[in-house]
Amino acid sequence: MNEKMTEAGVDRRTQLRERLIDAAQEAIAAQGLAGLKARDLATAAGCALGAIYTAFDDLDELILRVNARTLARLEFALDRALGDAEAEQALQTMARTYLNFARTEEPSWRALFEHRLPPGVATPQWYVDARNRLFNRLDAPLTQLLPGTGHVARAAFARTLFSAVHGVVALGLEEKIAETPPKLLDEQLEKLVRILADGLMMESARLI
Amino acid sequence: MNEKMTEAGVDRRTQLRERLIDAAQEAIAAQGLAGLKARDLATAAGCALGAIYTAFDDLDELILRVNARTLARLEFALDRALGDAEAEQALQTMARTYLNFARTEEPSWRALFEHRLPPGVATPQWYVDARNRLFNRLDAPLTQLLPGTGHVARAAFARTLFSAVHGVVALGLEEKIAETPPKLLDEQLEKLVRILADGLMMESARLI
DNA sequence: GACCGGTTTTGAACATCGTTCATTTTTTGA
DNA sequence: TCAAAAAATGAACGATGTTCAAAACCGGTC
Repeated sequence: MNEKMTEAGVDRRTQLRERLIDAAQEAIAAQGLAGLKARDLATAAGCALGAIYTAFDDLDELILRVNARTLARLEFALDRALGDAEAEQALQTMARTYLNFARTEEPSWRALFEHRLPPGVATPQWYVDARNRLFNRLDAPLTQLLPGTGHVARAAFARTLFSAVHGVVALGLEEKIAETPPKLLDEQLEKLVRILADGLMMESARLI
Repeated sequence: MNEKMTEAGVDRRTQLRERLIDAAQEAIAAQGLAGLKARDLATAAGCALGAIYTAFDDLDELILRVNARTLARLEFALDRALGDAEAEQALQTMARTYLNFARTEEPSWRALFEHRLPPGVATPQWYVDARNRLFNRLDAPLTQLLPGTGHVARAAFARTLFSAVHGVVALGLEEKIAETPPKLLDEQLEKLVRILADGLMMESARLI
């Protein structure tokens, strides 16, 4: 990517970046990561093929940009659904909202986890931060369910809880020949969270 | 793929298939799905580029064959580690073995979940069966922990449990900039399974 | 053992992909 | 107004998976 730039050029470049991210977002939302083609992108954004590489290093960077937007939408959905419920209810709502988001935006959501950077290339910090913000959403309910534990331990387990729910959603939506019926998946996810909440209560009872 | 074949041809074809699967397995084990290249494969198996397509429809079919072998190794690892422990211990051992397998064979294991067939193409039945055999491993311990429940409900929840553990392992091994430290991942997985086992006990206590 | 029909194998050719870079076009500033 | 700097362009490059006309091979027959 070029470094120097005149003043007017900054605006034009920013606009081009915007249009490219928009077009990429549309492509990924419709057909997933595999549907993102450089030439289609240039056509959709109304620029030349080579112009993509004046705005971004490569398609990987563009994908990360789209993924960051998807994460932002997911955060928004979680916050809106949450209100200020009780601890287990909050966990149930978040799990349910996560499943819902994955269902309604499946290709975009899947792109969050399918995409791999080339080996040796580090994920940019701004993307890591955006990802971590997700786990923080779990901190409040966990504080209720595990009053004694410190901040670090809680953060670690928040990630674990998220991963467990993600695993159920990810494999549940995988449509190998016989997809899990939607209703069954709903029930299973609720059951998992209920059992986790129960187990967490026992865990904290043990400490007293 | 061709249909008819003389008697001697069957053998030669089978041998070619074997050599190709071996070569593909090696490539995937070393460099993951992205490291599987048709031309390298032909060289490694000592055949012409086109010969690959006389043995398999396309690379997708070949990948499924390799994945089936990986599943078989995973099953073997689980069975060997299991012995006949108590219910929670059995779950702990299986989770631990799964994490271990993912660690020692990460590219092959990752290929199991990364690979996607082209849209509209159904997964062959033999592969679906191989996958489902995995979940059955959880049936025995679950029977101990949830004595009252029927076979279908147990099978469904076995899949859910597996998915939860898989989620923790998969995201835990993802090495975005700061990978989860191995020891922390060990602890978190054990904690998750302990909490699940506790929660399951409460679940079954409620039914009495 | 020379010939022929059918099988099987071959790898050059094709279509498509991300990426580059010499060239052209546009913008800038004196 | 015009030369120098910046930006945009798209043909060309090097990979990729897949195909298919041609070559090589095989088994039976005279």
